[in-house]
Amino acid sequence: MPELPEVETVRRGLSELLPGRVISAETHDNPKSFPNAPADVEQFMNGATIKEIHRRAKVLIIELSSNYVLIVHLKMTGQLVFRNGDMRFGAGHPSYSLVGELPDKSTRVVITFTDGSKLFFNDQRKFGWMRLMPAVEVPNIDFMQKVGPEPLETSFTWQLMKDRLVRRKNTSIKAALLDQTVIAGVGNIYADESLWGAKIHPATLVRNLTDKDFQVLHKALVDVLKLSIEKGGSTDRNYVDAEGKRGSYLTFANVFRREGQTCPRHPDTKIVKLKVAGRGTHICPKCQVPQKD
DNA sequence: CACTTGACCTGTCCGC
DNA sequence: TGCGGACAGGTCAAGT
Repeated sequence: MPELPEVETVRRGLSELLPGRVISAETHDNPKSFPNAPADVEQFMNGATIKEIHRRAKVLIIELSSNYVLIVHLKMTGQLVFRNGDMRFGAGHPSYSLVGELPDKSTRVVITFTDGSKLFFNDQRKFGWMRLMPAVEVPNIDFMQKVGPEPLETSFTWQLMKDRLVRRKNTSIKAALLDQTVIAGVGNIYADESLWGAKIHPATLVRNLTDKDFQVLHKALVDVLKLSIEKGGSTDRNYVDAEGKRGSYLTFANVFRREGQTCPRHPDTKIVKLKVAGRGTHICPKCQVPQKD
């Protein structure tokens, strides 16, 4: 579920909460969620102080004073939630999607700090993971070697975006946007929203896009990512920030999960849901007309 | 090599 | 209510 804006929101939240805290213990319910050996946890994690929290694409990197890092990928349903003291949540409060008490049945990993506060890694579908590794090895892992540029860096110009996308010139623009080796951090929500913003049909082959299309798409993508971060990310089902709160971006979404509702640009036209690149895809049939190849 | 599809998991929603 | 099937925002491996 979480894409760049959601992961960035979590990163910012954790950056306010974790640095300076000292890890005292780690437990997990499933080796897939946390594959490291207990001996490594004991040696490089327990007793370590949390330093800075970084993000690359949809991956969080939690720096430890031991020169190891915790790398976290939330995949579809992961959450990283910090609690200090009271492990309960305000039941019924509209800004919280978590209710009850942590840990709950989706809790995969619990990291306890010496002051009694805890970081919970919850992941209903068990696709996500958290793992410990030496900081110096991070740049060498396959993912870091292959991942594309960060779309919110100032160096991410429309020309750079075009250069990256045309690496996949014979596929649909939607599939190319979702490819993390092309551009970092874009997922289904922001692919659909940016294509609507740029008035490009998601099945359009990359090779048929014009420079004008790339320019408009670049602006639409950057704008939608920035807006979502400003709104604390989206929230549909599982995503919550570091304090367990929902984001509000989907309130501002133009097409995503809005099938049957009217297009903001065409009050007489309804948003349609189709399948492109194997994914649920939302378009306005009037704004986004299929291109002939 | 470029590209597409199915698998990984659990939970929810929808139609019967 | 209950049951089967489709589907869910991400990524790999395996297939064409």
